[in-house]
Amino acid sequence: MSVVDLSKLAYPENNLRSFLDSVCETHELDYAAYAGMNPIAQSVHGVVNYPDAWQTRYVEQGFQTRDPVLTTAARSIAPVDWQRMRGDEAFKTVFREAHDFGIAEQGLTIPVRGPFGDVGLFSVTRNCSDDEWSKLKSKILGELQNAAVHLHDHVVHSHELTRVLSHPSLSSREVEILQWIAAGKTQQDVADILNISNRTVEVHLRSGRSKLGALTTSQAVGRAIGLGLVYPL
Amino acid sequence: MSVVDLSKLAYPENNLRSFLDSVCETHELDYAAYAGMNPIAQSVHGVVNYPDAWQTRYVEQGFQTRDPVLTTAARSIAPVDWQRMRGDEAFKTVFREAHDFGIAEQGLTIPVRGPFGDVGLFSVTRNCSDDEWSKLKSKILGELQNAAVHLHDHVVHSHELTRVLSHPSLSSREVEILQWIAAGKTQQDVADILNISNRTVEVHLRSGRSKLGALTTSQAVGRAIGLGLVYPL
DNA sequence: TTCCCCATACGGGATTTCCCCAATAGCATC
DNA sequence: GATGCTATTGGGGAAATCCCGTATGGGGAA
Repeated sequence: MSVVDLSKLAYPENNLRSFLDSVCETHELDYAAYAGMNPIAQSVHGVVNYPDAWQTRYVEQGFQTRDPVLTTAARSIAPVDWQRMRGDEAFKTVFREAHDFGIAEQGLTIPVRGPFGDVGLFSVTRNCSDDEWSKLKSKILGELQNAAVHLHDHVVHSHELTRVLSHPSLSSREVEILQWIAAGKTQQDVADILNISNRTVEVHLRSGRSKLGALTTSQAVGRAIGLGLVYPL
Repeated sequence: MSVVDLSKLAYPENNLRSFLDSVCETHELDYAAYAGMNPIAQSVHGVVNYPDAWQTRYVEQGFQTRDPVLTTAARSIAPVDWQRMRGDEAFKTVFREAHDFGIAEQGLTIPVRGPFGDVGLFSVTRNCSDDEWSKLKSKILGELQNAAVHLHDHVVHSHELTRVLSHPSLSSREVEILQWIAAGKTQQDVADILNISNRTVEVHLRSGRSKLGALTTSQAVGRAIGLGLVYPL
């Protein structure tokens, strides 16, 4: 899982770091972070406005792969308030260190998902009492949701050109046949259904595997599902 | 794709229809609608507070399968303002009819996605000028985002018990081996990796297929991904 | 003790998939 | 016309998967 620091990329009109800064300023937050995950590309894209020293420490410790905040939020529909995780040992481990860098335990992470399995995790943090946090949160949660959605949308669409260039373009026949395979049909079944030869089915599957970068048809099914090209049935 | 009307199910503590009504009342909207899609179950769950006559007409015309608002929002990360779609012929077709039932063209649809491919589409509509709509929207969008997320979360978790009861329980070995298969390894590869015989790999795959109700291993991979048991790699 | 699930393994053989090669035809674009 | 993509089809054969049955042993619950 490679980590790509988005703040290092050139975005002439927009600067994600300053977006995070403005969210913090508007809502009186300490820090904000965005992590975008693309399960197919196995990459994590991130931009944060945390202290540099904490960023370095975080990556050194490999927290991005075992931060319970990220793993929990990645499985959640609704925002995850960090308070929920105070009993978690891994959370304690991360925040024992984070404290030394001035990062508070008071925060929340908002997951946003796109149609191709991509996930954006937008986190904000503020050093304050539980009472203050509760009040602040209910006041700004809607705006944070909004910010999270648009940030993730922006990141995904900023990569759209790259995605189009790297996004496999399966022909409609290839997709159709993969869908039948995902539904449990054999190649001969699919040939019968579509009134073509099973040799033709084989050709389309091979082409589809190649475009998806899959070694086996099972892997191709998985990747196509991850890309939203076909559905599990 | 079966259509399940959630307002007809018994929810003693919560009533989704009154949730929609309260959102409309709070934000001075005319109507609200929620449509949840579960690709595994191939079902659409919906609850609306539109006039009954329009609901009947909508289903009669089969609009749920070709409403451009739904199809566009299902592909979007960010909320979709219906203004964007006024040039679309299918949109015009739907709203030519909707007008007769008092449904305005001024509205938006918010997509929310869960970790298992589920999608919730939350729509609201208000009969007003473009100016008024623009003002109202920017004022309430955050709260609507919030409402959308929690509504979808609620629906998904209301079905959680059912899901647990029907959720296949794969052994850790079965999951592990399916993950390797999803990663493109052959059975022999997996046997080498795990230092077991390929006959054992075969046994676990067969068991896994049986539990997942899959006819082929490719289908099992797909279903396991859909259930969040393994990931596309 | 019995039962169930899990993990491990095998026999024998049928079926299916996949590899690598070949080909034609239609359509769109430059 | 040349090129690229799509859809269609086939030969020959190796590799892999799958079917249906068998077995042992460990651990946990009733």
